[in-house]
Amino acid sequence: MSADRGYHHGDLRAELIEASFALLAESGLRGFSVAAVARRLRVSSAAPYRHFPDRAHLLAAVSAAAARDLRAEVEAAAEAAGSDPVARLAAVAGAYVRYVHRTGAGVPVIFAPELHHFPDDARRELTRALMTTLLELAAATGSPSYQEAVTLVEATIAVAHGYTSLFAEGFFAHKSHAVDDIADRATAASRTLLTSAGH
Amino acid sequence: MSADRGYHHGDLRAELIEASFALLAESGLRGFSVAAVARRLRVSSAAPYRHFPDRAHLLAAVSAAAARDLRAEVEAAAEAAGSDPVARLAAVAGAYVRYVHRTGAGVPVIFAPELHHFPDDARRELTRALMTTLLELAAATGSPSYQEAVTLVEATIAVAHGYTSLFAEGFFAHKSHAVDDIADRATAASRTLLTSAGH
DNA sequence: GTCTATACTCCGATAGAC
DNA sequence: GTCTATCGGAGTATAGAC
Repeated sequence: MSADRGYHHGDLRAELIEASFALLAESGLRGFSVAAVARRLRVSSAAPYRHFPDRAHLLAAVSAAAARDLRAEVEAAAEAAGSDPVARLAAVAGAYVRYVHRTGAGVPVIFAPELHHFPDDARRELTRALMTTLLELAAATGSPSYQEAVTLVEATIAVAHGYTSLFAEGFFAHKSHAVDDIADRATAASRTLLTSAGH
Repeated sequence: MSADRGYHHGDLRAELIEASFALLAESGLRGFSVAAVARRLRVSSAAPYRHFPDRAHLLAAVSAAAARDLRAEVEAAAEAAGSDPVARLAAVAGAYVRYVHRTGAGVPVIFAPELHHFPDDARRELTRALMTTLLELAAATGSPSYQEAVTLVEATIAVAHGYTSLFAEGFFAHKSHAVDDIADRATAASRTLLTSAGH
């Protein structure tokens, strides 16, 4: 990159997305605002609107990046879990807990209702790819039907999201648990559910 | 009660708490505001401040009422589940899903971090009673230690909260599931986890 | 492409009339 | 005990200078 041109950034658009993740990780969706993201980057509150027409478009870009990155981490966790299909799907729960703790971008961001009817083909494709990856991991456990694979994915994400959400809420605070403890508990719970499902 | 005195209410304080639940059920903590509660009751935005000094005190009153009511519903669900200790604790998950769907007041409200250092003895006592009830149901499954009972309660609430939260988020929208379906799935998942815990 | 300045809305909270 | 009116703060978004 070339030298400084006053206060200007090299790629404010990318930095806005990055700073959005940092803000979400610290304050959750509740604390997210375009103004706060701008403040964090030391740019004016108007600057983001040169790159995103409104708040929803910025959130959509964050959602797309999160779907892409979470899918990559889920696949890596499944690889690291070995060849047992149940262990591979259960590893998704641990990956979810760690990813959301680090980035603040879980289901409520990636599949935010306010983005459901949002015409963004790139994002749609990335969220679809994430779901496809999850469904393939579920199908590999021996689910006889598509509907059953969906149910297994929902159970896995529900457990992971439950632990993540309570952790972020401070519900486990007394013993000052670390993320990795929570991720392991989510993984173990998920494995138990999947094992008893008969696969 | 006597006849109308202009626009006045018989018991605005109680109605504010009731309306807060309705608002939380519809819009979540995200959409909760003192102004919105006042609007819902057709009173001025200043009226609530005659009964609660600030927003936190209103939320604390909601938290206390929710802890009291959820505890009652949890106990009723455990009774209805019969005498098997695992079934009784698993029934907590279903009761949680139904209660939070109806009232919007789950862990994020009852144990809201912003109320953690709040000097309200009545509320403290009610949240403590709720936790005691849950721990007793967990201990009855044969947990040898207090710490293990805590872990079982956390697992049960995590599963219930995960399903509830994803349901509220619209994650299950495709098949337009009913609350009772989700409550049953949370109960079944909880029972599986508790069964495999060896009790 | 970023700035300053501004308009609008919503919320929390207070003052003072009735 | 509720009202009207108002202030201050934060957020979304736009206009216009540079």
